[in-house]
Amino acid sequence: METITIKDIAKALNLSTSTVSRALRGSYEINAETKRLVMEYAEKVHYSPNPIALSLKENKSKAIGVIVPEIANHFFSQAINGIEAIAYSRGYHVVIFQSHESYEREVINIKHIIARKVDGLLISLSGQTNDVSHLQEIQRKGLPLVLFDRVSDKIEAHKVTADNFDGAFKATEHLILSGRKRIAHITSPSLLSITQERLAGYRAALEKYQIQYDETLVKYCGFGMEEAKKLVYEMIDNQKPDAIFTTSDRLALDCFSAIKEKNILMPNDVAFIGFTNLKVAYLLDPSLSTVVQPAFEIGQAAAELLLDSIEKKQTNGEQFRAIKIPTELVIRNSSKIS
Amino acid sequence: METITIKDIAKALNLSTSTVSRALRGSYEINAETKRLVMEYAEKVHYSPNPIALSLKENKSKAIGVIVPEIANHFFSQAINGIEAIAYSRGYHVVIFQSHESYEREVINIKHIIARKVDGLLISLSGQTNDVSHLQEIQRKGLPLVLFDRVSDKIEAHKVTADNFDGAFKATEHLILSGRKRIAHITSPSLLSITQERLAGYRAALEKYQIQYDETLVKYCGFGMEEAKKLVYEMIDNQKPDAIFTTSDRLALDCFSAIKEKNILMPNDVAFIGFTNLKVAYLLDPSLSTVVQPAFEIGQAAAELLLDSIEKKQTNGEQFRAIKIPTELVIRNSSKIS
DNA sequence: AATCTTTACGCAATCGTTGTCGGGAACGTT
DNA sequence: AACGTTCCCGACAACGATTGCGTAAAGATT
Repeated sequence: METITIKDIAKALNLSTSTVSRALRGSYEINAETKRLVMEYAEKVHYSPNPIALSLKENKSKAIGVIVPEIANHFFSQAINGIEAIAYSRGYHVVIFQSHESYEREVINIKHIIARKVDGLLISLSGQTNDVSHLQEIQRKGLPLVLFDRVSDKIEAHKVTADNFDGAFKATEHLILSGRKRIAHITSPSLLSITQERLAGYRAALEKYQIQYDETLVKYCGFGMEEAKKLVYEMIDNQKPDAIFTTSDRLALDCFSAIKEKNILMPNDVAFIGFTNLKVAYLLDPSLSTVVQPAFEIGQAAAELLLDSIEKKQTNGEQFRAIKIPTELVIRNSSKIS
Repeated sequence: METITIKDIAKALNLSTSTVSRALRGSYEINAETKRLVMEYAEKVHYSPNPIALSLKENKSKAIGVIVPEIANHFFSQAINGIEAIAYSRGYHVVIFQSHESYEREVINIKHIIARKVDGLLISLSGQTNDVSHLQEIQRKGLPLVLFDRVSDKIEAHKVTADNFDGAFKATEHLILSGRKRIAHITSPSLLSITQERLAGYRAALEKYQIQYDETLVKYCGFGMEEAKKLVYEMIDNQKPDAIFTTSDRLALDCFSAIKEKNILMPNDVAFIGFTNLKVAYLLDPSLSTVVQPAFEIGQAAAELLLDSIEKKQTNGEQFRAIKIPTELVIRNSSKIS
């Protein structure tokens, strides 16, 4: 643990710590020769400043916190990648927390985040989160906050999302134009903003083509192991849809595999389209049509917004921004016109 | 930013900070009544200790650093998940860094890690890393270190890996027993430990069944975009393998898709088996045979080893452990007996 | 020669917390 | 009465770095 501090340099060079500090920062108050000496010595002994000491003094940590429901999820790991790219390029570190879709853990994470003195927070809400007072608490403390992907209407803050409405609209429209009439929508918990936005897009498309909205065709699905499968089975037996539009990587895969297990042919019996950004979608059998969300870009945009907000410090009169990143409809065999 | 400190409590209660500090930690030196007063007041004003101040004082941060090549990779995101599970349950935070398969970035990350005063480091080496002096530097500083998945022989440290030899052996044996003779092996850069171990397993299986090792059937593949595809094309045209065994999520998918593009039938023309833990393997067309690595468990084991090593502090006479987690062979259609 | 400026550096406080030392008060012991 | 204990608690220093303020020495000005 022989870390070199400014004090060691001072002692070695018979200077005071103030002088060393100023020399290292190139202060004009210090003699050029002294600066050279200090710099050289610091270089020689591999001095590197202690960020913790700085954090304590400045009350900031050059780190941002990120809370996501689950790391081991394509969308979030890619988003984190985007966040990380921006953060590191601007000299910040990223501390990652997972809520595991639990409201309680989200609240605990927030407490840790606050204690850790991060300079700002990026969060994508858990599937259970309804109350957002823990986030308001964050804001009350003056900590910059950006919500991404899963946002909430109940709080005023910067928000970055995919254009969920448009993505859902395009997917539904595509199914309708392929001649489908009974389009099921299997989606995430109703609390989530993404759920609501996508449902709205789905309904808007139905409306545009004057298809009656049938609420028995819409199912909300939690995060249980076999939940999706059960839903699909029931749905197919009872509502007899001719198309299924799902959301999220997890749901798309679970439903997709349930359909196959039931020996329903895609796209002939049922057209299928997901809302995912799985890289392997094109390799599935049949290849999976999907609305692609630019996860990496969402992460980048959110991180940029956060860092700007941290560095501007103009909390006064700051306008909250809502950035929507376009989604892309990729049509493959699972929804090809029959 | 109105964070409450121990000082505020002291002032409010007309005590000294030392007394408050001790009261909060329940020291026997403090009167029970005083303790109660302090505790209650602390509770009331939501006091929470400043970890940064503690870090400065104790020279430790209750955080561990993790360096992986890429977050947006199934294996690593699951491993991180395992790491995180252990770390948080033991009161540690996880700070994640990516090397993006670059040696230089790995070295820079290490510098940050050291500066950040993490209490320990978990690392999976980049595909370019040959020299490990940056890791030795870490050890020289007395910082606990655990390598996982991609390790190196050049350094003595705790290591946690999948049983790559056995996995490769089983996969190759399976192909041989299915009647394949010309088994190609497309693998990661030769520097990596996983590459060498898997190659050894592959060769051992060939040897067991007295199949001549043909080095033209073994190709090392970097991280370029089209690299894998080119390799597969050439391989099929020239070496005419009747089976292909690949490593890594990325390689498996790239090769798999290249084979499909070339209209080679799996498993009839070429049997295919990967070394991945893609959740979707069973949904591919054909469903993908694979050696599954327990990524989550590897992360857990590595984190446990690291935390033990941090907390025991018995750097003296500490034995370095090498943990191998078993792999599992999952046979699906891409390698079914023709 | 007396005064003012500039240059170049040191002292001490600060951030929040803990550990070392020390000491006053109350009590018991001879 | 003199001394030893025990119980509680406060002052102070320390962790590493920065910074406002003070100041000695040298040079410049009158």
